[in-house]
Amino acid sequence: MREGELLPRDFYRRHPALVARDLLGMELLFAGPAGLVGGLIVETEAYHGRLDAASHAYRGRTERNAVMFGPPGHAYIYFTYGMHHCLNAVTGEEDEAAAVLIRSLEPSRGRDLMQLARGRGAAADRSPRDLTNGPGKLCQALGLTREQNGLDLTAPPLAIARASQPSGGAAAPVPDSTVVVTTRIGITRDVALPWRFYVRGSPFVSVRDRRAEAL
DNA sequence: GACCAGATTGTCT
DNA sequence: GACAATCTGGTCA
Repeated sequence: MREGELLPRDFYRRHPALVARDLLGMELLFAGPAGLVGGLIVETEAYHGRLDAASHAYRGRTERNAVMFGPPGHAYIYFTYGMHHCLNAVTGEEDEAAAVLIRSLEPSRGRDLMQLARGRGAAADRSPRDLTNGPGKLCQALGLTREQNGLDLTAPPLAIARASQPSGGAAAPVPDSTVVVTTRIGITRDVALPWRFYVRGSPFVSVRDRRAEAL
């Protein structure tokens, strides 16, 4: 993890929709107990704190969502549906309680470790795209739990960096023409807001929206 | 491919 | 007591 490439705190100190869009193509890295794992971010969703009925922070601060009310650039990891964890990056100004849910990754580091973490079960032949194409799946693959809740994303062991090309240089940002903007998934309030972003054509996206892609 | 039911427990009302 | 920013495995086409 080369620290010079890590995204600075000011990157996160913006509207969650802007951060969500700009996180596409960035590399999420976690130096866990088993080794370094990570992937390129290909799908995100923005949640705008107290202004957004779909946000965990809509009804104010609780023990669970406390990290959202802290400074930007930290990881908010919560447990849901009795079995899944989800990873967010806190954005905006402190106390704004905005966040970006990381929904899908394209595995880039430690594929074997992620394969192990995801387990086999009936899917002994689990394809690479099944490893991290969903918020619960990517947390399981990376080994993220509430233990990592609150970690600073601008420094190891859990961080987001500008992706580098295999040759070593910085990868080009994802152009607007390659970004699909659509509505969020799995929520029941404020469902119409166009705050989900994903990389057009990526097989690692959890759910495609053909109608939005046609626009 | 689309759709559906069931799993399972922390959190909040 | 209800619900949840989900996933899996099943059915049917």
